[in-house]
Amino acid sequence: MPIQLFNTLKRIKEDFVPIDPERVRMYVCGPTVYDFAHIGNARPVVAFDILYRLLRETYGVDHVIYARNITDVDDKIIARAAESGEKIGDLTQRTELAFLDDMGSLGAMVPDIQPRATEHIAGMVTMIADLIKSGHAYVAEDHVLFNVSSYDDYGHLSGRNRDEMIAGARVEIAPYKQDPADFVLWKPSAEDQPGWDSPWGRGRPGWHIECSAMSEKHLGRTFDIHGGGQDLIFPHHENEVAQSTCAHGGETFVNYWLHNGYVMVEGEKMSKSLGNFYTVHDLLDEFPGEAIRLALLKTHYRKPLDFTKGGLQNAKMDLDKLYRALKETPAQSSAPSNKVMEALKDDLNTPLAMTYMFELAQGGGARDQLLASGKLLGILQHDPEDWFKGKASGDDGGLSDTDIDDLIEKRKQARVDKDFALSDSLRDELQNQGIILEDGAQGTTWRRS
RNA sequence: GGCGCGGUGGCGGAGUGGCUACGCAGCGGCCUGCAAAGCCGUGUACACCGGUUCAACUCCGGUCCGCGCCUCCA
Repeated sequence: MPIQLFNTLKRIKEDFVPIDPERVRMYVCGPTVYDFAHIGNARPVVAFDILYRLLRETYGVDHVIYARNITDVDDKIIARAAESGEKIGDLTQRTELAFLDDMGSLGAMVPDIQPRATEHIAGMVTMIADLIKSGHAYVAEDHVLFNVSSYDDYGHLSGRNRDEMIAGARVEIAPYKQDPADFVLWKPSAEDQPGWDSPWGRGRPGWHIECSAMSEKHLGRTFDIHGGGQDLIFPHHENEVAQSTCAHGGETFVNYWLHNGYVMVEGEKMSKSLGNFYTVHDLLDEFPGEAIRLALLKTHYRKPLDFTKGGLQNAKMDLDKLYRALKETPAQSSAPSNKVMEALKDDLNTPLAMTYMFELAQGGGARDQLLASGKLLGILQHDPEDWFKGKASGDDGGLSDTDIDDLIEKRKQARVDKDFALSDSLRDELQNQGIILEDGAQGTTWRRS
């Protein structure tokens, strides 16, 4: 079966046919680096990580190029730095490192290219100049604005027409706009704001232009896949399409647009005012990154996801079950399960893929495919021993291994003496410390709960 | 108000016009000194109301509920 993907552009699932199978190219909107990534930021990272892995498996690891941008110039960054007094460069660098660190904990592979907006200003300026030259943009009061009415297909991606947009606008329209739907490509910077010299004075780019300039530079004028959160469809991606298409004389910008669904937390929508957003950084103190990853993958990427700590516990138990199977039957090197592959090829159906993972774990001869299939999903790559002892997630505080072994030894003697009261109290003591004992044929083993 | 997405058993969550996934929890059993883990068995759910059909959870229409976006806010 070919890979099928739901294309937002057409609102249908369709076969994925790359422009060049030797060079499959995808671009995903990355973070604005002013704060720790929350679970809503993590979802697209994990979802498109699955796609990246699937494409590499299908077309070969050297034939896929994955770019994810770092937005390091933005008004929120400016505002945050002003609040805290931290230098902008320090804030963005620190946040970017934290982001990579957190996403790494979630088992997300590092994209091939991670372009920073501030390192691509020249490309943006060139693109803006081209847009002005071709009549798709104009200068007004030190701003450069994109002229929406110059692009007939505006609104196609998000499925709206301009009348609707104007009717629904609830934001004050800047007086210098020729058309209320026009959006900013370049804006002036005050003395204390980051800015770059340009033909239109010292300023900084608008939000959307960076993705257009950076994708062009690294992936070309037309590429295969562009991904991001559903909330980016409008205006961000709509505007990207308009800019890039117009800057490229009408050439197609992207063939497949993919969008992941939104995230809720504990049954409520995530919002800063409710203070109910979980940062990945905080969650990692409580749960293994792999459990967070699985909690995200247990829901299909296009569906709404209610992220809960209960769900995380559950994901951890799922992993316990799979790791247990790996421990019992160490996997040989093998290809991923065909069923898991097929599930992923069907628009990244990770929940269905998990069903097959449990099937593989269910004894039988197919268990050796578990490890290779897990790799495709970005799970199960730790040593099972480390997983159960908490070493895979750095959660190995409290009792030391020797402490535990000593207590187990004591309990063993008690059991030989048939002093079950003592034996059970030792086990309870360990359990209170989060250590669960399992008496097997080969003696007693332990794991962290 | 406009556009879009979703509502499946106690929970999570796939899928299909007719043959009742899967995981967790629960219950019963085997095993165990007792547990834990494992194994076996067990649960006829698909928001509501109409319609189409021999047959709908699955198709169509409407209603209700939840959520996202509606331009400088990622």
